[in-house]
Amino acid sequence: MDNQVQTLTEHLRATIWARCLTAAQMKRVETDTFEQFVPKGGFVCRKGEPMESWTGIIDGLVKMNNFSPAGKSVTFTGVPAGGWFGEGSLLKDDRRKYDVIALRDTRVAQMPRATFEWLLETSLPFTRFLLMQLNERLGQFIGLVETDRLLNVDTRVARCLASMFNSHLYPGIEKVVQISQEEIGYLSGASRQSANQALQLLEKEGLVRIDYGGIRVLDVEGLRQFET
DNA sequence: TCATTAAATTGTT
DNA sequence: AACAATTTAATGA
Repeated sequence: MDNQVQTLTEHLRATIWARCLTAAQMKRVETDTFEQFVPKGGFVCRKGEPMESWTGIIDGLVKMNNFSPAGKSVTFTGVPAGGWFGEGSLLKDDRRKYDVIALRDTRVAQMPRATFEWLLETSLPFTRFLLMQLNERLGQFIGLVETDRLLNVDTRVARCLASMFNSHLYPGIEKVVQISQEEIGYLSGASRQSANQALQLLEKEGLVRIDYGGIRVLDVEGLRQFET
C-alpha cells in the first residue's frame, strides 16, 4: 500500500504555499513548525481554546465539529491530509469556534502564530494562498446552505466528497481517504445506510471507487457537478 | 508461510 | 436498528 511515511519537513516542502517561499523563509518554517500525533477519536483542538498555531494535516483525517445547544453533534467539514486550517481565527485573534476531532490516527503540523504572522507580512505568495483558501472555503459554505436545503442525499454525499478534495489548493495529493462509510455519513449529514447507497450510485457513475475502509475519488469535477 | 480467530467495515432489510 | 457477509489484522504453529 501507500504506506510511505512522510516526514514533517517533506510534507512542508510539498505544500503549494511553501513552493513560493524563499530559502530563508522556508528554513524558519521548518524550524518553528512541530509535529503532533493525535490518535483516532482524539481532539486536535477544542472549541473555545485560544489559537496558538496554524494547523496542517500531514497524515490522516480530521473533522470540524460542533455541538448545538441541545447537545446534538453537527459536523461542518472534513479535512484530509494536505489541508490547513485555523487561519480565520488566527487573523481575527479569536478563539476556536469548533472542535477538531481525528477520524483516524492523525499526524498534524503546528505552525506557531508568530511564524504564521511573519509569513503573512513577508511573503506575498503566502498571503495570496490564504486569500484563495478563504475564498474557496466561503464558496464551500455557501454551497452547503444550498446543499443542505435543496438537494437529496446522493448529491449531498457527492458534494461533500468533492469539497474535501476540491479545496483546489491541495494539488497532487492522493485522492484516497481512509474513511468508513459511517464517517462519510457524519460528514454529509446522512445515515450510514444512505451514505452506503449514495456511494454505490457514485461508483456506478464512475466517480469514485469503494475500497474496504476507504474511498478513492476518480473524478472530482464530476462529483461537484453531480445531480440526480 | 499458513490457518485460525477477533475486530472492523460493508451490504441488505 | 438489526443482521449477515466480507475484509483486515493479529496470533501462533
